Amino acid sequence: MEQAKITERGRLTRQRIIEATGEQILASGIGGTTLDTVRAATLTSKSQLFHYFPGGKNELVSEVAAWEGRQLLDAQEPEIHDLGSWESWERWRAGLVHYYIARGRWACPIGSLATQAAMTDPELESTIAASMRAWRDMLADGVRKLQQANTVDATADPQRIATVILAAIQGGLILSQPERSAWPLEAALDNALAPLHLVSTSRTP
Amino acid sequence: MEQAKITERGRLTRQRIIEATGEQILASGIGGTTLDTVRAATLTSKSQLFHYFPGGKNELVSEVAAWEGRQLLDAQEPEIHDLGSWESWERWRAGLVHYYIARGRWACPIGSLATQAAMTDPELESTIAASMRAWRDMLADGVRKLQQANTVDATADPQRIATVILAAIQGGLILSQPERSAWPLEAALDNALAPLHLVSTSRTP
DNA sequence: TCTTCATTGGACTTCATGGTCCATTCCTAC
DNA sequence: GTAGGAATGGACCATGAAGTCCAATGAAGA
Repeated sequence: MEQAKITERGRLTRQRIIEATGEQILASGIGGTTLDTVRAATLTSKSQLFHYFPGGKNELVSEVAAWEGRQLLDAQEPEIHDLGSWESWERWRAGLVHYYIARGRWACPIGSLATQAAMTDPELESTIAASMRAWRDMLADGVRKLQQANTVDATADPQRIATVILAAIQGGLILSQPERSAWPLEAALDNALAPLHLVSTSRTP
Repeated sequence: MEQAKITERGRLTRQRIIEATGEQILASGIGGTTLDTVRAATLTSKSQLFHYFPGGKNELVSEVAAWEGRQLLDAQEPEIHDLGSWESWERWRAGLVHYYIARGRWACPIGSLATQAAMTDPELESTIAASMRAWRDMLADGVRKLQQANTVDATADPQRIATVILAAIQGGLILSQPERSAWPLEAALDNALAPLHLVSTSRTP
């Protein structure tokens, strides 16, 4: 892709637009986010939006999705790259829950986009699917480490377990929304992680 | 509420509109469903839409949500009212998965609406939350039956287990979408149901 | 048959929103 | 300091979708 000339100042403006759009999408959905509200929130003008995102709203939303995907994985560092022990998994779990709580809204930037965009925009759908796959693969790697450490049944399918964990996160968030509380998320997540510490003697009460 | 005069013919038209709208929402989301496409699909006119749903699109979508909620529970009959044995849970599970497969799309009419409408329409949100709660309560009742039959740990919280199961369904459906397969749903669901048959000697391979 | 009201048809209005265009300002390199 | 291109401002346009209105039709009872 031929990169158009862009200065540092422009890069900052562009990033500001992406982040503000991400906020609004998380709060009001794609449909509830208009270029005008983004413009207002970022103190920019219509021409800037199309200057930095020639493809219009679609391109903007795609960039948001990609950025949110990176953000989400970054928020799980460094544990996401470890997961070689049950303690690491526990730290990872705590950090992830904290991340969602800190956002204030019970919605996953990726999962919520996934349901909204699945039918609308096929390109966006594949972007999101890629993020999901990357995430799942990292979790599966962690499961494999536990298997090699012999603390988890070696015959279990790591991809399957990783998928179950992701499903628990996404579903848990959906149910956390009306409750205005993290407990459904935590309950679902803990249940999904159960197969990973069968050897543990005690469960936290 | 004062019911306006309505004939059988009108009732049928009204129902036709609700069902067609439900289809379109499931396929394209609320935003992707317009009164014009509904009108075309149902061979009706604009005035009919507002005749039967004076509140406009909002009212129509609300009615769809309520109807889909009833449909979803009906589809789980009669098992949803039993769940007094593990075999009944297995039948329930099979029926539910079959229901989603039969719909062709990997989306829960309730869950998908929940994420779309959570921020948009507070009234709709509460309608959906009510459906979710009803569903969860029925599952919790089933868990209690197993506890009374002494096949499940009596100290476990039925509401919590029910919530975990619902989360698995919702999250599993999200992950089933890109896979175009039911296996993530089934994996998540099986894992969520695991606590209900710990006494079983063998797991299905 | 005639009256009445539910039902239906469809043109028209209004408005939000994505997108275009051009002028102006701001940097930076020369 | 000045020329050129990036960055910005904001008016303007096109379109699609929600919602309104009134006239026409159909059916069922008096």
